[in-house]
Amino acid sequence: MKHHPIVPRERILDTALRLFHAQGYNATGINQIISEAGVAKASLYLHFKSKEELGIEYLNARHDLWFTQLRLFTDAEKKPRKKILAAFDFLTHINENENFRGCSFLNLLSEIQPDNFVLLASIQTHKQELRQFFADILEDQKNDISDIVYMLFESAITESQLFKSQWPVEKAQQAVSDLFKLKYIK
Amino acid sequence: MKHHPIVPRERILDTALRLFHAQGYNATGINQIISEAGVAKASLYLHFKSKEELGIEYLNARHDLWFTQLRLFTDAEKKPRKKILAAFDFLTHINENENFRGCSFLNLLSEIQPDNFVLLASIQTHKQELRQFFADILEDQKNDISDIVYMLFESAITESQLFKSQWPVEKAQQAVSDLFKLKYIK
DNA sequence: AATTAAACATACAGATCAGTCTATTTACGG
DNA sequence: CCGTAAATAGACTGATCTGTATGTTTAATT
Repeated sequence: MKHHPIVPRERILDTALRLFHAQGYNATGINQIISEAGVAKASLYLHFKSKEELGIEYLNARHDLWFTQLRLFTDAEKKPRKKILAAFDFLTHINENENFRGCSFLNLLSEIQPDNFVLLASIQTHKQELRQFFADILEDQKNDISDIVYMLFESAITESQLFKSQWPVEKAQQAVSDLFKLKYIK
Repeated sequence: MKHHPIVPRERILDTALRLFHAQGYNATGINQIISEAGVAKASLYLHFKSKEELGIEYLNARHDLWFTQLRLFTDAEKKPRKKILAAFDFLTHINENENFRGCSFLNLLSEIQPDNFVLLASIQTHKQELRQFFADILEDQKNDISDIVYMLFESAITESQLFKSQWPVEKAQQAVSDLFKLKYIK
């Protein structure tokens, strides 16, 4: 268990990333994290002052990872229409890779208490950025179809998680495609 | 604390309904439920064999309550178009009444483990019924716009919970309204 | 080689969790 | 009025939780 390739802090964060997403935040204990990360408990509290701080760092890391992967799909396209449709292909991809576990942020939203403004703000910021991502691609000024795209996109994630199936992604993607035809979006 | 108006079993279920929805399933302990229900612990385990069984009954009760309230809005309308739009008014209503706590079923979905097929099935059945509810109103045979409505409806609930705002309901309702105009749905 | 800090193992505290058990009291139907 | 079942209070088990404290070992730098 000695001579790990990466430093303890990253091992903790990587493990937390995996476990929080796979099992949920409350269902994942500190002891399981340090055990699977191969790290002492004191080391965890050396790098993170509490479980909640680890939760915040988890969201930050997940945010970066998620958007990086998303852009791998969308940057490959030039036309706005194709960029958006590629975003839905990305959903199909993570559903396969992560066994329909849905959105880390929305999952955590369901677990936090109404008075936890810190984590709520972090979740809201992530989703606001996604909203803006669609708005930027579609250069939304007059029409507000980017929020429709956003909402269908969000629904595709959640409903895939619920039904453990890709059909919501396909339906949403098709609906967006139809909408673009209608609005003459290239 | 004696001479309660309703029997212990209902007091437990009512309290669980309120607390599970407000705080989440895992965050709500048995002790809090019996305390607020004014019931002995042995009484709880007399009527429910475990917390999970209480969880199942919670979903059942919530299902009935939710659809009953929904139909209060939709049954008041005759035209399919107006029925659907009234369903979104219902969302605005529960957002106000329940402080943007979102959907009980999707919230629980985020908390359960992937191997919990019992609770997953219960959640899926509820949502399948909602899907069918829209399909029946729109008499979906050829076109499949009812699933688009369903997905926008779902998104409206979740995004309202996330942003603690009614804007997602309004946007989704407007989008559905536009879609109906386009497809000549009365 | 000595210093320093990071990482280690592990025990412990204090709280809370679901669930069981014992024993007593209440309420109701025959 | 008596017997039965429901409901009560509350102690208790054993597990788990987050977080702290103690002391040792490792590793890198000067």
